[in-house]
Amino acid sequence: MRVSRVQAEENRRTVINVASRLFREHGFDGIGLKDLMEGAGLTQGAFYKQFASKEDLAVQASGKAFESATGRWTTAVAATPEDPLGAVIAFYLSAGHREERMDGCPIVALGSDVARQGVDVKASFEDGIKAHLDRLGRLISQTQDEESPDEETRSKAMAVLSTMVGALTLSRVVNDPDLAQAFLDTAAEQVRKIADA
Amino acid sequence: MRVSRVQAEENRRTVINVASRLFREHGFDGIGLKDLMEGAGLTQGAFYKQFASKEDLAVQASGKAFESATGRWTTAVAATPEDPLGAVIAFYLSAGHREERMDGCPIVALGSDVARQGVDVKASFEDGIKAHLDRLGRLISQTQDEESPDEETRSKAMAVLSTMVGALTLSRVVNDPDLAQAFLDTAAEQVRKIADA
DNA sequence: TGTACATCAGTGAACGCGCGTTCACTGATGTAC
DNA sequence: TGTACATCAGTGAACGCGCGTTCACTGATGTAC
Repeated sequence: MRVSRVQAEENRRTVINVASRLFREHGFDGIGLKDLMEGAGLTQGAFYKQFASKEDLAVQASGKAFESATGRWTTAVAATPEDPLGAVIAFYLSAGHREERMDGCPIVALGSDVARQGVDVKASFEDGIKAHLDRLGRLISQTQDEESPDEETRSKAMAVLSTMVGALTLSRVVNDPDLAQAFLDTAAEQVRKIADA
Repeated sequence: MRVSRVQAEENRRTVINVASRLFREHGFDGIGLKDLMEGAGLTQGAFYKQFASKEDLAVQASGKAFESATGRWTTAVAATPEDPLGAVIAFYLSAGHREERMDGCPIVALGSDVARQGVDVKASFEDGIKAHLDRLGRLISQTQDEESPDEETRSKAMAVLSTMVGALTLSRVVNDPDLAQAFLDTAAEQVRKIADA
């Protein structure tokens, strides 16, 4: 039956939210539209009233995943204003983040998949990554202003993001918990060195 | 019809080789047993005479992918013996490696997938990663001997691997070629700094 | 060395299943007057 | 404000398809004598 426009829009947002979590948990190919829709309290048939295709949802869900990630960075930074970069390091390179694929960094959760996706999904990731680089740059240079940082700061931000993404990936693909932790600890140290250089 | 034991063993190796390439190209879930077996010149039905399951093949193919990677490192190092680490940087953090997912680093090609796999696939990856860390440690400390490196060298190797894996991943999930190249270039510079520290 | 037979790698079809997508239908919502 | 009707979000079943896995069969290989 028909549903109010407000309700329909809320349903749409719920589907995107659920998908942004289940895609990270199971991969784009690892979860079907039936389970995705049921996770949002709807039936499979309603899907194509809201989205053009599964890939369309992947695009929206990717954007939403980065948006959520930004929220978590903000929370972490707000909790430790005297050492904002340390706060980001502490939550990104933590055992907790290693375990929670569903709510964690979309680059690590879906990176290998996205490399095989089309231009639209990559555009979603590119936007999210650029936003993260800007934010990291501001943390590294310790400024609040919105103007674009200098080239050195931008390079540091790219090196920091690469190190964190690689270390979290490596910590997730090994069984040995000590090795996994060592990747996180080494990366934390490395990131501090980059920021202080 | 039956085939000689030598032929059967060669067929088995061919399937593993083909799988190690096609899994990296399409992901574990992105390629079916039919295409995998046809890629090896066999039919689907023969699969279960050689492997217990698709996951079993994933384990073998992962091991083989790391073996191939080790071969490529050896080739690169042999070609530039005066700067072995530079040789590894030049081929790992190159636009060519960014484009060739099928023959490239299995950590970047399959990392997100492996995080969701079982203990056996992760064990294959862990073995390959440990071997790469040993090799990187030897390149960083400029020694030939096989004895285990000191803790500082091991930390440097982990930082270098994290940076390279993260940078290649990031360079593959964005559309903008300049941004992709910047991740690779920044990582190359960063890796040299780590090794020289 | 030669023969009889057991073994088993490979074939090709079938199994049940879940996938992404389509569609006729429902009935509350939104609109026109 | 009240009524008649068009709209369309959601339902549930169906579509064709490819998946991983199983199986009866084939016939060259390997073994026993």
